[in-house]
Amino acid sequence: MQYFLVKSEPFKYPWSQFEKEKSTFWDGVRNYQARNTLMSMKKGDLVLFYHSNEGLEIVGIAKVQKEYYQDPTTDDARWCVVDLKAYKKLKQPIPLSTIKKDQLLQYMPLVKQSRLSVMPITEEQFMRIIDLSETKL
DNA sequence: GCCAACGTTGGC
DNA sequence: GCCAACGTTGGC
Repeated sequence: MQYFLVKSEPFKYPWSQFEKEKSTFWDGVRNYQARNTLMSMKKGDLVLFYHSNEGLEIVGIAKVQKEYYQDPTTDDARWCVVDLKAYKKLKQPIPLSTIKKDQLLQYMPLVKQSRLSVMPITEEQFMRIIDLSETKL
């Protein structure tokens, strides 16, 4: 089992819409590092859903439903998407300010690599967030 | 609006 | 292959 974090601007695609649609293909990744991370996702892996720009907090958990395939929004063979399905909303969202203060979480790429929209995180980091959010998996 | 932290482009 | 200049994201 691997763990990841993806960012979305609520303006474009908020968690509430994701929950309503139940699942979505995660498109728009145009960065090699993020693309490579997408390609390493396996079915069943858990993915944290972060709201950037507005909200600035981790709001929910998604599950990888389908592994990577050609991005249907472009003919460019370099880019791909994965299917994510909404798994669980966090009982308490985890704000960036908390992440920055936390001994474990401050080392997530989220904090320093602002341009990265898809990133791997460790099991310890994932579990810490679940813990802090008082959510049951 | 500013700045940090990248990624990208292109000249050499 | 190096590096300067520029572009982008996103927090503040």
